Amino acid sequence: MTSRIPEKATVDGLEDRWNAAWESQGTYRFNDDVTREQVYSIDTPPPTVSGSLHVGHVFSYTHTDVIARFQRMQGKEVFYPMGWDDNGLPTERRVQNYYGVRCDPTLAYQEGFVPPHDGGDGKSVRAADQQPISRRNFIELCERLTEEDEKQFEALWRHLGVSVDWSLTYQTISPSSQAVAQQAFLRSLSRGEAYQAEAPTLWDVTFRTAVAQAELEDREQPGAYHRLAFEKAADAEEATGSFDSVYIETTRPELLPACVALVAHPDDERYKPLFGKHVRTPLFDVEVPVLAHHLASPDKGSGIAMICTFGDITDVTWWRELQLPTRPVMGWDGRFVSEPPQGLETPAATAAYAELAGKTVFSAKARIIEMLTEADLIEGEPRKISHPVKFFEKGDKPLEIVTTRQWYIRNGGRDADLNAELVAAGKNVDFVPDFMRVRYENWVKGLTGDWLISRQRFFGVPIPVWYRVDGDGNPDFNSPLAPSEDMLPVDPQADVPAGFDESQRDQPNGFTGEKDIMDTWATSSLTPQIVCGWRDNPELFAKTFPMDLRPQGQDIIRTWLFSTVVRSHLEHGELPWKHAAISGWILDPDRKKMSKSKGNVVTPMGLLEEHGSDAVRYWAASARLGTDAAFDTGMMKIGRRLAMKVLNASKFVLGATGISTAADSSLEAGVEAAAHVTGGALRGSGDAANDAVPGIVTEPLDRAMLAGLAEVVDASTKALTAYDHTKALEVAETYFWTFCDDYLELVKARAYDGAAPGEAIDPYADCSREAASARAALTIALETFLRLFAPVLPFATDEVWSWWREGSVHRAPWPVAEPLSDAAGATHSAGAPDPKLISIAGAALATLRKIKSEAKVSQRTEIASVDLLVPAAQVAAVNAAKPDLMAAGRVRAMQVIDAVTALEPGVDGMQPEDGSPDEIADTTVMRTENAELVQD
RNA sequence: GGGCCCUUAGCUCAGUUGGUUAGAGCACUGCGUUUACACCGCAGGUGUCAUCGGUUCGAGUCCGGUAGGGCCCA
Repeated sequence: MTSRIPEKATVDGLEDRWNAAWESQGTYRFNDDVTREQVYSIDTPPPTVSGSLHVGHVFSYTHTDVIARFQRMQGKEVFYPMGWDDNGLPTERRVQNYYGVRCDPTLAYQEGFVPPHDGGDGKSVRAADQQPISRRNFIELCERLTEEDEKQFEALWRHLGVSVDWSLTYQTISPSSQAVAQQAFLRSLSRGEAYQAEAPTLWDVTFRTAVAQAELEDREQPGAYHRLAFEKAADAEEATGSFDSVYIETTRPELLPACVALVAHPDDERYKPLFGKHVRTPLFDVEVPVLAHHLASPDKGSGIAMICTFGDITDVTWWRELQLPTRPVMGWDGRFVSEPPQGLETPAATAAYAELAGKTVFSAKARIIEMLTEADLIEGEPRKISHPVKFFEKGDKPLEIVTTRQWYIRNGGRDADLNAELVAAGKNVDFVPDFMRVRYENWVKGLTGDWLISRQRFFGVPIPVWYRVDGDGNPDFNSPLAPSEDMLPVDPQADVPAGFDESQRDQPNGFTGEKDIMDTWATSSLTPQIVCGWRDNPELFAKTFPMDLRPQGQDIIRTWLFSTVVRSHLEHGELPWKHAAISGWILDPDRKKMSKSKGNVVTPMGLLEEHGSDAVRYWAASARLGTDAAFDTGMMKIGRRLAMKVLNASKFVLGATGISTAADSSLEAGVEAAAHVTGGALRGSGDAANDAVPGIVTEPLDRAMLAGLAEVVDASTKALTAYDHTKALEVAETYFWTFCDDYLELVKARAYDGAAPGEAIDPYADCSREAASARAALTIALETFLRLFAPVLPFATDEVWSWWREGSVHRAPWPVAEPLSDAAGATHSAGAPDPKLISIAGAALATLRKIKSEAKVSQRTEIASVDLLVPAAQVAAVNAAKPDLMAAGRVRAMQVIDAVTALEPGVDGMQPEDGSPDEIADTTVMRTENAELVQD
């Protein structure tokens, strides 16, 4: 018969074994046969599968998993799904590179299409070399690749030991998610929260799509001020009495043909006489007004700026507030449109514009500088500067602004009442840590417009509307045709609105489908509705929504967190969850944020395989929520050592108590032996010391250890309840090392009860009362420690649990203090147990060890006799542990002496050799005198 | 420019409502293979709490200024 408890313990290989066991036993399966009060539901971030995983994911998902495991052990039925965010630009980009294709919606579907590349070498395929394919072919490739990516991701999460219910997995692009996103959109449409508008829109010319405010970032870019001369019109000459040109300085001279006005600050004396008068644009000879506006900065450039259609968002503000005309020049592809804007009338102007038409911003700028220089309309050399420029966070060209029809959802950006409601909603979210709320409030209060949700892309949830086409072939955007909710999901490009048939598509008096899709966030803002079954499972929804926890990174408070609050507020009038746990960043050893672009990322799977999942989890769990953490393999080594210690200490406890002897033959025998050793506690139920027969733990040291453990359980529980997993781990870990280094050593000999080395102990054989006390205490403590460590070290703890306890530790109840206090004999006739006895005995043991350490001999060396000088207040405690101390220190004879009394001459039997008094002795610290080691 | 967080031992970090002589782990040094563990054990040294000022009987902790680092928003 093979032994069930390994001869030599190892943490290697536990991941595969236990993941298989948890899967087959359904350990983390959500049981919906419960009430809302019994459920703890988690709104897990769906990672972008086409992105790469990094240690930051491992870090933050571990935080969530620790909470999930704690709540599960607290008796909650944990609703913990995982999702994949697969729609959107990142997937499209990856598909383009991976397969060497790009989407051209004008092409027809090709049956059995084989892409030109498969996987490739990971390098980008140049846009020009990408094969154009139909929208449907493109989406099929997106789906094929995300399916592959999802497998990789799932393998990693499983290896890490994330306790999600894998039967609840969802994709943001799946038909059911699309239906939820479309239904929420349609309801917002009917309530007037979703609307479309023709408006200046931030536009990424690479991806040819609109982007939202939340997706912007400022990047510092080199630029140059060019000083251009505007000739005065007659009214301006008259007003100033001067024929001198007006000079403006601009970083975007190429937008000169789009100029509609000049603007200066109302208080700027230099330009006051010009306000309301006119100037003429150089080259294009368009008469434009000079206006005043407070946003014009007197110290920027020459203090007067040109307003264009549209150079930046300030131009949009000026255009709106000063009610200016438009002169659009920028095409959706980032090139100048072929026709000059209105107002350019002279032959010279149209000829000048023809030089720019079709050019990119970059070459148009170069050309117009040449033309201005030739015409002597530019003064001096360009003045180089560095300035912030708006980019799409995923883009690599500066954003342009074009006027397009787009869909919006109200988010408080243009409505003070809604804004106030959303700020108030944020106050009711329990942010962990609390200061993260400020990020939310800053963002909400700083919104400048509604949420732009339409994207001119392909792989995403279609905006589910059609438009009537009039007799002239023009779509009527004012009254969109919506599907009924039971038709969802729909694809307006493939499906037909009620009352029409396919032959009427894009025909006069027919209909046309909306081509745009929704932004990714418009779907992922609905993850609570998706996972909780809002659309199709009202019973589940009632049991899981509002959810308990939203874990996420601080970088997406403005996007994911806020947009989820918006959707839930609009649809349900309540918060989507109670708590928001915000994880910090991972910093590399140079204190820089780890990111792919900096090339300092570490492959997570490699990390898990090298150190072990429990070890990596330990590192992650050692960092508090909201606090940045250093990437620290040293911490992983400590975690690995802790996991090893759990295995080895368990082996000792089970061996010394004799439970191993029984457990080696069968689990049932082990469980029964544990029940016997603990005097009836620890039957099969996993109920700690619940049924402990009072009185079996009799020795002061054992009682003190359990009393201390009860305090640790309280502290750990309190910390985890407050989402402070770091504190919980720390108190358990610290006490566990004391348990191993001091308590185990002190009771070792007593627990063995004279058994010979290597002898299998019979748990049922008669033993001394002192041994029985130690064995019961050891067993109860071990079982408690395993449960305390289970959330952080799920693999090592379940491994040990399986040796001698039934079921999984992850379904065992979280320990509580009371049974431990009872087992410690809180009402014992000898008085309440004193947890301090453990640290006092530990200090005494260290004092004895020090004798041998300083003598440079083995700790096994016997001490023939020694005087132990102890602070008065600790004498009783040391005496209580004296037999254990003598055994652990291998002391044959020991006198315990009050350290103060010892100062009196003669008491310790020795006079100081130099005749000086003993006043240097510190009576608050233990020390030894007259130690005699046994030679050999 | 506005906001948030951080600065404690060589490193990574604790330090609760202000209260003894500011702690832990790692690293380092020395010793040791003991019926759990060499992926080990034992023993040992380690500080201008960034800085300046204020409140207080008392400040790592509270208040203000300064410097440095990180992040978010303009």
